[in-house]
Amino acid sequence: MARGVNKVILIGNLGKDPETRYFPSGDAVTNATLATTESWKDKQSGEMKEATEWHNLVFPGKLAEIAGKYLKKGSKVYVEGSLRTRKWQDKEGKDRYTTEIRVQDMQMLDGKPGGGTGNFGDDRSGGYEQRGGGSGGGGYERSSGGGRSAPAPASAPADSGFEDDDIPF
Amino acid sequence: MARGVNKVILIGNLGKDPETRYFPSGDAVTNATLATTESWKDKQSGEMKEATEWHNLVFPGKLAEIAGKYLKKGSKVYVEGSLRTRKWQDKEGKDRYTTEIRVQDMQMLDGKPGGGTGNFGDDRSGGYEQRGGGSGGGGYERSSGGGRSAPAPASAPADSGFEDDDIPF
Amino acid sequence: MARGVNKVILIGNLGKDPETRYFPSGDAVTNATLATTESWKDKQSGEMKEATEWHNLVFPGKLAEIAGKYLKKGSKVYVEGSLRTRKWQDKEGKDRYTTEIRVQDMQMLDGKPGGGTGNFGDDRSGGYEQRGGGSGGGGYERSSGGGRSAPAPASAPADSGFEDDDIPF
Amino acid sequence: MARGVNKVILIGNLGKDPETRYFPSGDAVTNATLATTESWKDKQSGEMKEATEWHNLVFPGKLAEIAGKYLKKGSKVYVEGSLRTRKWQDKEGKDRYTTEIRVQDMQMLDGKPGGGTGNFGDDRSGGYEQRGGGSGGGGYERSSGGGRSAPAPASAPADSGFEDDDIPF
DNA sequence: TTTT
DNA sequence: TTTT
Repeated sequence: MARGVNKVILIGNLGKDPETRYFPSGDAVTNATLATTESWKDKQSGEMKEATEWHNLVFPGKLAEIAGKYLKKGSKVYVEGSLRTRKWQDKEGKDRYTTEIRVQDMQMLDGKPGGGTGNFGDDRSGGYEQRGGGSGGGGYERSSGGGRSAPAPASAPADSGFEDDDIPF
Repeated sequence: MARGVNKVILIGNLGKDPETRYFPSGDAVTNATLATTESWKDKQSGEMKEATEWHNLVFPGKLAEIAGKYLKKGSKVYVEGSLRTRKWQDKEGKDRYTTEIRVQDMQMLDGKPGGGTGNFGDDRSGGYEQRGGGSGGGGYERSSGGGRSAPAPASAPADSGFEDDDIPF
Repeated sequence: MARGVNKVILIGNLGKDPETRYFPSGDAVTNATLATTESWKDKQSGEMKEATEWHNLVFPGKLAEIAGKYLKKGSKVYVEGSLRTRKWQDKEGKDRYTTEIRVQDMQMLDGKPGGGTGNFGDDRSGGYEQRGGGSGGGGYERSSGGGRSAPAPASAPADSGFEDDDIPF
Repeated sequence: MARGVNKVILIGNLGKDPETRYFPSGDAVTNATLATTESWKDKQSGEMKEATEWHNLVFPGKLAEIAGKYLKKGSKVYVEGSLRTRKWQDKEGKDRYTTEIRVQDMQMLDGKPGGGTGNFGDDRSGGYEQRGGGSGGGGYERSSGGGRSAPAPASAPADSGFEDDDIPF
C-alpha cells in the first residue's frame, strides 16, 4: 500500500554505460544516469537557451540485469519509477542526500542495435483474466529463448511474475 | 511485454455506485464511471464554459473487490490504468466500440468516511530488497483479512499476488 | 480550470500517415492512429499472446501542423494528452461515441529521418523566470520559420504562444 | 522545445506551511515539502514496514501565489512537474545538490476548508476550438470574481497568460 | 556524461 | 515535517 502517489516518467539518453553491482544475496542493482534536455528562447535576449538535467536511475532486481545487458552510453530510453532520496555520509561524515529514480518500468527506444523496443517492467497494461504474471514475462522468453545473446530483448515485469522462475532476469 | 506505453491517469468523482460482477471462475470485475470536469473562458463571449468528461473504469481482479466495497457515488479517486477499446455488437448486430480504462492502481482521495486514502494497486514505488510483495499486497491482506467490514482499507496489487506471501520482491 | 485530472501518456507507432484538415478559420487539426502492443504468456496454454490497441489521436492547433508535417506511417512517437469522448451520429442517425486522445505534447522518437527528437507541445519542464511563454515557442518558430522543408523540427507549445492570439484555443 | 520527457506526478500531504518569497522583479516562488508514504510487509519478519519520502516542491510564478495562499500544513495535493537538481554551496563552500520538483500543475484534494479542488496549472486537457487561452485562467476568474478573499480557488495556468495581468494570482 |  |  501507499498513501500518496510517487511517480516519475522520463525519456532521455544515458550519459554512460550502466553499472551493475551484485549483492551477496545475488540480487543485482544497476545504476545509470539519464539526460533530459530542454531549450527555450530567452525572453530578454531572444536567443536560444538550453539546459540539461541529469537523473540518477536505479534499476532494481530483474530490471538491473536487463538494463546492464541492453543499455549503454547514449541509449534512448523511457523509464517510469518513483523518487527516493537516499541519505549518505561524505568523507567528513556529514550527511548528504541524493535523489534517485527507482525504475519500475523501462522501454528501450533505440531503433536497432540488437536493440528492440521492449517494455521491461511491471507493465500490466494488459489482461487480467488469463495472464501468467504481468504482461511482461512472456515477451522476453520469446525473444531470448534459445540462450543466444538475445539480439532483440523484449520485456519483463519489474518484480511480478509468481511462476516466472524460468525468466532469465 | 509491451511495445509501447499505454498509460492513463485520472482524478475525478464517480458518477454512481460501482457495479461488481463475478465470473464463474470467481474472478470479479467492477465497473464505474468517473467524471473529470474542465472549465474555460470562452474566447468570444468571455463567459465561463464547462465540460465534463465521463470515463468508463474497469477494475479487474482484486481491485474489483476493493472498488466495489469502498467506492460509491461521488467518491473522489485517483486511478492509473491503460486504455482498451472493446468491440461489441448492438441489438442490430452492428459493431460498436467502447473505450475503457483498465485500472491498475487506485487511490481513494476522500477524507474520512470509514475511508482512508490507501493506494490500491500494483504500486511498487517502493523498495525491492526486503519487501513482501509489492507495496500493495500486505496492506490489502491486512485490511481485508478477517472478513470484517474493514473500515480502513489499505491497498492491493492490481492483479498480482494471490499467493504472494512468499514473493521476494 | 479543471476539476480533476485527465491525462494520457502513450508511446507507439502510427498506423498510417496523419491526415490534416483545415477549418475555415485557418486552424488545423490532424488525426492519426497510434498502436500500442502488449504481449503476455497465456496462463493456461503457456503460449505467447499479443494484443494491439489502437488510439485515435487528435492534434490541435500548432501541433496539427507539426504532426502533419513530420509524422508518417510507422513513426514512433510519445504523446501526452487527455481523453475526450466525442458524440456523433451514424447514417441511421443513431448516437455513436468515439474516444480520442487530445494531444497536448508530443515527442518524436525516431532516430533520424530529417527527424530530430523534439518535444512538440506545451512542455514547460523548464524555467519560469525568463521564458517567453512555455519552453516551446522558440523551437517551433525556428523550425517552421521560413517555410522551408524544415529538416530538423524542434518544438512548439500546444497552445501557448504569446503572440498566438490568432489561435482559437 | 525539449529533447526528452521529464515528468513527475505526486499526491501527498504538505509537511508544513508553504513559504513564499518575492523576487525584486515581483515574481513569486513558493516552496513546500510534500510527503508520500508507502508501506509493505517485510519479507523476513512479515511485519508491516513504512517509509515516507519527502519531496521539495517549487511553485513558480502564478502557482507560487496560489500555493502560498491556499495550501497549508497537511494539505493533500496533486502536483505535476519536472525534476531539477539545483547546485549550491554549503558553508564550507563545497558543492551540494538538491533535487526539486518544479510544479507545473497542481490540484487541491482536500475536501472543504475554504478549499475547493481546482486544478491550478497549465492544464490544457480541454478544448481547442473556442477557448480563451489555456483551460486555466477562466475558472479562477469565476470563482474569485467579486474580489473577496476567494474562499474557493479554481485554477490558473502555470506560466501562461502574460496578458493575464488581471488575474489575481 | 547523453542526445539533437 | 504530512497523512492514515
